[in-house]
Amino acid sequence: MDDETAPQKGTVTQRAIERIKAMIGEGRLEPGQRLPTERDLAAQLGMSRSSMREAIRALTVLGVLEARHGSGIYVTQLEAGDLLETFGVVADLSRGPRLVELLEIRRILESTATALAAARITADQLAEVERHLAAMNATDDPEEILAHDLAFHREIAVAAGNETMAAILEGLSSRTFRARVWRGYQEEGAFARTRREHAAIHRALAARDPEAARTAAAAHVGEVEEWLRTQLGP
Amino acid sequence: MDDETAPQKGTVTQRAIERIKAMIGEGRLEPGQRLPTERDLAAQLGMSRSSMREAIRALTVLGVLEARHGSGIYVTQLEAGDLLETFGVVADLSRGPRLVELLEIRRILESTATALAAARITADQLAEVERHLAAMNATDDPEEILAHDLAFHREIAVAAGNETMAAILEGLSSRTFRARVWRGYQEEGAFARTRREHAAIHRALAARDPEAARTAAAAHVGEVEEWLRTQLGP
DNA sequence: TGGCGCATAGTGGTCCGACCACATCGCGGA
DNA sequence: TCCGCGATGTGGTCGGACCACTATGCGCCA
Repeated sequence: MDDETAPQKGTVTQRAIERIKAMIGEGRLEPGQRLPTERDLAAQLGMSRSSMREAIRALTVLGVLEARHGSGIYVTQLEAGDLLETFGVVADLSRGPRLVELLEIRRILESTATALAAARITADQLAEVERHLAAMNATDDPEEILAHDLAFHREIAVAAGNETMAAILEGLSSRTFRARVWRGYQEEGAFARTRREHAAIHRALAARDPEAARTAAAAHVGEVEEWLRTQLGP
Repeated sequence: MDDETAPQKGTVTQRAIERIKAMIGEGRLEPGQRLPTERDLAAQLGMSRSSMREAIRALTVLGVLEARHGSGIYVTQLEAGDLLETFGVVADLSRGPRLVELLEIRRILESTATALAAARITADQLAEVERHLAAMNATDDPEEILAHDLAFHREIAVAAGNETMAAILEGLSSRTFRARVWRGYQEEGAFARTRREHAAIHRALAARDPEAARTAAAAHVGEVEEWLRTQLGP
């Protein structure tokens, strides 16, 4: 009573992916809910366990499902972070001109997010931002700097109140992406400039000045963007 | 001579995914290139064909690989459109407050893209925009209107010169997403307003006025955003 | 001689059955 | 009462078989 309308479109696995996505879209599967076993699911949709496993794997990498060995398959919370994890793949596999495009997008979103954060950030969140700022200036270990740099911007994005935007920015700042771009940038002695820019962003946040925050954030990303552009240009 | 560093981390399939991604990242696999057969790949990485197939399926849905039945497996062109196709999944599975967040992101990106387009659009591209605008106003079929609406904005995004941004906006305007949101919006007699807003956007493009274009686009998306916000609010 | 069509080999797609690794729960003993 | 260990069920892996489709090239026909 469930598969009679077999449209035969595409591969069996592809159909299974669509079916499961549809079940979630229609609300028949709630976030966090456990699915039937692979064997049962395969039987219900009239296909082999192998094909069903491929479908499940596909939805797993998309951040829609989560498979726990020995326990079962569960729908994720379907939050922005879950679904946009794959965004990092784009950043990782991009190069050349597309890296500049990604930085351009980050500049647009980051400047807006920082402006919003200036208007909405709480005292606690601001304290957290300051903590990462201080930690960043207190060490010379590039790895640690990078980690706090990431956390610094993530805290701001969260304070902007748009989790989806924060997740996208997170993807645009994936470790491998930043490592690839930042390495060359920082080697040119840009540490001092980066610290100055971070300080300017923090100042604007503390002053609750959205326009200053927007400008500072745009300049911060724009610096790297311009540097990368010249690297690729001639 | 190729798998001795087996770190045993995670599942076999997961390792295969990382390996293939790494091969592409390191340039050992070029866009458009054909991969070895599933059987060979599995043998090279010392795993079963089943596990390798899951890895390939995963990379296929991510838009990194493309499998052609009877022919072979190929690396995609790795262009923004290929990799960001999965962005539509986010839009499809989101609901409630996250829909507003997505529209907010679209407003930010779309307004910037429209402003850039105003400065860069060519005569041919502008003519194409006008064609879709006219077609949109010449019919009452909601499906056709939606199609030309999509094409209208896509043409503008392309004219902005950032393919990655165009691909993201494409995902944020996926058919099912717009159908879900637009339906209710248009039922409230918003057709006239939408036409007015589209006309304003076109006017700003024709006048090569980036600021007017930014404002018009932001207002256009913002209208829907506000409507959706009130729908969810009380 | 030239082109067409079919046989064939090779590829991804699907299915099956078996076994392994891990998580969970319940029963029995201390 | 509580702890521990084994039974059970789950996802993870494997190997092989067969199907569906493509591409290639050979041989036949015009």
